[in-house]
Amino acid sequence: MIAGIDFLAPSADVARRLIGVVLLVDGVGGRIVETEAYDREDPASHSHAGPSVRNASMFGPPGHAYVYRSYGIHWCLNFVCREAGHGAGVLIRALEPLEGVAVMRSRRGVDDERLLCAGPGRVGQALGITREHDGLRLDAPPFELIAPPRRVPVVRGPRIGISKAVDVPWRFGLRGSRFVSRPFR
DNA sequence: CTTTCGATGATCT
DNA sequence: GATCATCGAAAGG
Repeated sequence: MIAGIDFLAPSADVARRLIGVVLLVDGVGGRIVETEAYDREDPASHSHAGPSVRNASMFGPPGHAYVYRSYGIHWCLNFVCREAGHGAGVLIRALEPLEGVAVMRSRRGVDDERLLCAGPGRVGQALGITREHDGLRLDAPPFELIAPPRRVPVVRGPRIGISKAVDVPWRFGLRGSRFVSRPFR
């Protein structure tokens, strides 16, 4: 259990429960307001075709990070779920900035707080995520996860930016948050 | 508000 | 050679 979440659970359960959790990397970050679940049996998942060099962390132990390079430009952060070897994870898609806002502004080169962490590539840039973070455990520095004090209202819908399994409703968000990458319907 | 397109590099066929 | 769990700028309504 990390921040009250059992990472052995199916990725959709973990994705839903991560909404409202505060994520910090070296003390910088905010509240998770948008996630997406991926699984081995899921054609849209990096793990679908089995283990490879890139997705090795996804087949590692749960409660660790899986970091990949997106479109040759961005670093995207995932949390590994299920038992080691299964190949499931949750993509962190957006945060509500809380800690180290000035640092995130400077890393992003953007003023608008709303655009600091609204999207997986932006989250990676704002938190300073790189290949170095791939495979690291989430319950030790530089990572810190803090459970929300109360239950939080969650909305769900289809995932973004994929071409397979486009109707699977495995995108989760904090209801009413203005910090999501795109509105929920 | 919407759509389109280029950047950029690892991965896979 | 094609595809990509993206972003930002540009152009059009």
